Amino acid sequence: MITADQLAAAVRAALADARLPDREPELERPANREHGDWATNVAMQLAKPVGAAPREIAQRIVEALGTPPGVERVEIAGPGFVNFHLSQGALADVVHTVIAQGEQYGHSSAWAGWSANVEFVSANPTGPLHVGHGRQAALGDALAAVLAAVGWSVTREYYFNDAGNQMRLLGASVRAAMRGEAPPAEGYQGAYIGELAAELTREGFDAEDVEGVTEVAYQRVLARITATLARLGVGHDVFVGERRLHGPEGVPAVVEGMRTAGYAYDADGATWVATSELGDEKDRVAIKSDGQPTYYAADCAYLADKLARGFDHLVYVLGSDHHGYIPRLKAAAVAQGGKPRRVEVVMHQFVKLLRGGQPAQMSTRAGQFVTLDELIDEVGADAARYTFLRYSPDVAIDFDLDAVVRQDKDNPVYYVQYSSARIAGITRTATERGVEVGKVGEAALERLASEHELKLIRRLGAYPERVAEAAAERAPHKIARYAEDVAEAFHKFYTECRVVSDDAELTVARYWLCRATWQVLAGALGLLGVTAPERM
RNA sequence: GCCCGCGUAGCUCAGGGGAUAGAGCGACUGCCUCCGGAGCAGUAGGUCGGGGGUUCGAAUCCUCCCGCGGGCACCA
Repeated sequence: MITADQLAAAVRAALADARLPDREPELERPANREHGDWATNVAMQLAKPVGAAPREIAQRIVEALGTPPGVERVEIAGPGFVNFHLSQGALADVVHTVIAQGEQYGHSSAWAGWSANVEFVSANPTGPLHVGHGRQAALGDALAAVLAAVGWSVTREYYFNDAGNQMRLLGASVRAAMRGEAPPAEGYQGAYIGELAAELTREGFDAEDVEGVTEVAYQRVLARITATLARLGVGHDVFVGERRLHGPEGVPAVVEGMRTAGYAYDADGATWVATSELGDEKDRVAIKSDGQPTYYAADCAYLADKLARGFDHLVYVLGSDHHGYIPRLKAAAVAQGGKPRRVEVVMHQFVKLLRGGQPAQMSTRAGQFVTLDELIDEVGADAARYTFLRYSPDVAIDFDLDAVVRQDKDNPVYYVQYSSARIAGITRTATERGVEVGKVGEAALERLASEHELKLIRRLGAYPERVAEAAAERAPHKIARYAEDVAEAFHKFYTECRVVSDDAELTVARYWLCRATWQVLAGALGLLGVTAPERM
């Protein structure tokens, strides 16, 4: 399979042969198929330095270039583009490559040897996950998968608060419910509090044992959270509770370390970190004047903990409400001798939850929210995940519950999944009719020559670069959009080209094209954590 | 006030220096002797929020303005 890199190298060599200035040529996929499979704009970029018309330069490049292997023809078009049309043989080879590489197709080892810690969700165990958490769960998990696909060694991590005020409030809220009292000020009051209280009472817990109640309560809530995540297909490799950061090796040592490095100082009875010297708006308190560490201190200790575990890269998936946290997080890394670039924040906007066009509240404390479990109950895990992942992290998703429920079959996820089910149907038909498919290497793939077949093959051939792009840009939604493109090309192919026919040779060739399509769809959906069903 | 994100078809959103700006939904018109019609083909629908600027070329980059969302703790 000819790659963009190979074409770029050929063009670069042509530049030298034509005695033109050296330059790394940009290869792009033209939007219009008539403009070929790849195009480069080097001629236009060289027009000024060379002092010649773009098309004239293009002519010199093309003459020096000849016809590279796998390319059918090279042409000059428009203002000076050099367009490459791949040969049919090179395209047919895509099918072979996909089948041969199987699940590995599209993956690469570009980042092999690099390790990344991807922290996401990290909701404190004070209540059930709501819809907003669902987006982060899907995004973090898919991002981890996409990074792994290009070679990263990825650890999915969840950080939670198992100490401090929120735990106290949770315990106090459950205790109050056990005693039939109103929840404390600022306490939690969702239905789950009552359920938890009833559960603990039934199991014989003593409401007066505040510590015991708190401990069990948070563990039960956390268990419920992980169960919800599991329904979405999300599983973390490592869970870190804040408590473990407060040992002597934790916050105190880290704060002292920063002091030694000259980034921590005492003032007004508190200990501060000089984050303003490291890009933050102002300095932050680490140890309060009452001697208690702040949440930021724990964050610093946690960061130290991650660094000590040897990760090359620390990815924090955070909601946009945490964007102010980015500078102090990077500052913490530098204050501990790390590089700010090792800390990367992937920020996402929130899910605007609507019900019948009306905004729905999502306050954990007030207890009036739509839980992630309820959402999954209504639309299913696949549709929920796909809907979260279809959009750029930068846009706020308008998630109208009524609409999504009603959307049902119109949800794009079904469009993609339907193509998977159709392929499975074709496979079943082929088997039932006793088609001898043999091996892909023996198939007459050159028979795949119609417009729709070639379009589908071109889409399949673009998968590796789309995966690389999604990983580099931390943009899993590009995989979803790509899957929709493949599904579209497949549906059109399906409509125009009958697979199982009297033409045995063509049947086999198309069969393998279908299998290759399924492989790519399953791979793309797999990265998103969505199933590629055989029936639906 | 300062910081971040967004503003593209009626709605929800892709595209984020290149060649006629795309998809789904919604509207309208067609397509089931044949592997799954959750599909396909077609029609209608756009000052890419607005003004300046950079460039051979701007929806894309810079800048100012307008609008929407979020954030600016010795809270967690």
